[in-house]
Amino acid sequence: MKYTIEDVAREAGVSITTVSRVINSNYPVKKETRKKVEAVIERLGYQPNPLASGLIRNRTFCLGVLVPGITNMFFTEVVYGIEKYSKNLGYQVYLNNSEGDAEWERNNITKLVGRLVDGIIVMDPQTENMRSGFFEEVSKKIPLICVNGYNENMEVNFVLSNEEKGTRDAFDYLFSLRHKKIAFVRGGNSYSYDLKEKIYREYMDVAGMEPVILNTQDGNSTDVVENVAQCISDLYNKNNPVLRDTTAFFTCNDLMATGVINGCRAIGLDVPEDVSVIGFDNIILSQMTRPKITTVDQNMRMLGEHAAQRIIKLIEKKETRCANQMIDTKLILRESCKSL
Amino acid sequence: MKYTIEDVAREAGVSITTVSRVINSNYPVKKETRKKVEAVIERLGYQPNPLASGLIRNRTFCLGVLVPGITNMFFTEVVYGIEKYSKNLGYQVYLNNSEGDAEWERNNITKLVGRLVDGIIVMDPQTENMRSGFFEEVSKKIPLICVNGYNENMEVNFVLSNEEKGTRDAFDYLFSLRHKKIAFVRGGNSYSYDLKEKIYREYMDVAGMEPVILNTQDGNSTDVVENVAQCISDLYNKNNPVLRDTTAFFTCNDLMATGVINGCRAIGLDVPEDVSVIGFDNIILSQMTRPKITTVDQNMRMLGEHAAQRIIKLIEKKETRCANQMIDTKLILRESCKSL
DNA sequence: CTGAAAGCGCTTACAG
DNA sequence: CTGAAAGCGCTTACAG
Repeated sequence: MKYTIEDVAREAGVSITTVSRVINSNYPVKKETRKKVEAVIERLGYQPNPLASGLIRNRTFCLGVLVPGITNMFFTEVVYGIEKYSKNLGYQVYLNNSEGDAEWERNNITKLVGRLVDGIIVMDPQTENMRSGFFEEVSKKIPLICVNGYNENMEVNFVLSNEEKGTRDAFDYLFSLRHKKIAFVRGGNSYSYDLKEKIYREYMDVAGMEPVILNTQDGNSTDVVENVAQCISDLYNKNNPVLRDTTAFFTCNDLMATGVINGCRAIGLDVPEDVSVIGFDNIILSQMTRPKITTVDQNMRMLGEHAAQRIIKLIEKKETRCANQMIDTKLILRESCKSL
Repeated sequence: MKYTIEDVAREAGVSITTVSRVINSNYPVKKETRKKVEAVIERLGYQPNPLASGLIRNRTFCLGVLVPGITNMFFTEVVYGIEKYSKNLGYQVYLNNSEGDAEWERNNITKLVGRLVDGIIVMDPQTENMRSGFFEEVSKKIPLICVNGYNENMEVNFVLSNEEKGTRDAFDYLFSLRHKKIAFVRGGNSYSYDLKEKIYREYMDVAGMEPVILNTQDGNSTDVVENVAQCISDLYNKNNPVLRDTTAFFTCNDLMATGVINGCRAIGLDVPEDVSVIGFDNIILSQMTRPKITTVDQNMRMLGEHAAQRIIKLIEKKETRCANQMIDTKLILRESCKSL
């Protein structure tokens, strides 16, 4: 910027110390003096240099946000919540995309720390980095929050949506529609896939059914839609006996649900007439497919807002206690499931 | 961060000047000295404080990016391209969301300038701010690029996709399918809507048809899907004579196309059997609807990459010449259009 | 309530 | 090839 604090001080006939006090209102300043200084600031359009103040205060009013895939609507919605909340409190966000790669995730975070952001929010942290203690290491230097990737042994702050309850709601619903032969569709390494699978196995166990699990590796990119569709139609075409009995699919996210619907369509199966599909997340896409997808709403924006609120608390109150926060999920009934 | 340049200098037994030279390799340093210093940097895990160097150099290696709606897949894809390109060159991005509000857009940009980002990319700039000369003002202080919002009288850098050609391709295609009674669906204030409407009117003129224009204000949010659907079914239900003749819709983006499809479906019209729909953008959604949407690909990622490349050139070469850059569009044939 | 001075962690002429 | 010193624009004890 053009003007410095010195210009303002000169114009106002005071010391730079006083100007600083007017700007930050952290010390008493006589009313008239304040007025005078404020007038000059206004007239000059002076903006304090954040680098200079940041250098001294060790404060940048910046938040680092990491997502594993920016084109995925799920994360976009969460980021929306984060941005909305933090903007009002004067924070700006650095958005970084790890593309679901553990090394990139580490690199990005290290850079963010180097840039002296005030805090970091990591969405869907890579399991590898959780296990290695990387996040705990970072947490010692700087406030950090993991969103949707819980590990109870970690000394890290978590903000989570209640995926367990959401998953149970989904299975209870499928069972209430008399479905028992349910296939499970998941992606690669992630806490939330593992959690859902655990619950699925539990339900299958109780029902005395054999689990049928499809694992598509790349779960966070929109490519997954195509992959799952392909996989489904391949399996049916091969006359896979297990799948042929399947009356319903539980998918770990709505992208996968869309894939299942497309795959079924490709081989002439109608959803929900021939087979039911239930998704997870409630991204905007789930309302636009045909049929519209019955799914579990993760309340992404609220998830983002909570994460932002939390990290700012950590930053400002120096609240260092590690704790978890849980956001409720909600079953959304639409068109992709039907009673047997 | 823990260590400073002084720690490194002490450990290595050299001056901080030398350490600085090793880090920036902008002056000759004896090989052995360099090795020694590098070893210490490595051992300490030293990272230079970017605030301190930024303060002196007036350089932050940060890019500000403004979008009118982060949940819109179109912008997400462009941001992906920007991020991908700029990350490799050592720049990080500040993402800001103006929510399509002109005042927010100005506020955000002012803040970004105050934060001393090295350059700013504004996507779909608000017409109001283009007219008022705001962008030209900012351009004098800092490199700035407007993506998809051209105004030939402005002394500003533009990166654009060739929406004109894309629009003509779409209409040519519809005409080749014998459609003439085409309705046009657009959003509020935006250069690209205006451009497309102009071309639409031209085609209608040549064909001797009366233009039929639906204007849904909020064109950049996913809400537009619902709004357009509602609008369509309302119009048909009111037996609007003009719309009843319509055999095809040209929509300014894929969200609107989805809205038209949903609206038609609600009133029992089949796409493409009863009516054809052509979209614009080729967002991921257009492949997931049923029918899949025939649309004009804007090559969003490339758009983003070009914008990033351009802004970095402006920053690094101090290339101040104002110029426009055009990205090709491409007609994507899918399922939502049918010959009469 | 106000100011002079030290200092945040770096870079860059200047001198050798 | 290397170092001492000034300075980037601010904040914060310290002194009054």
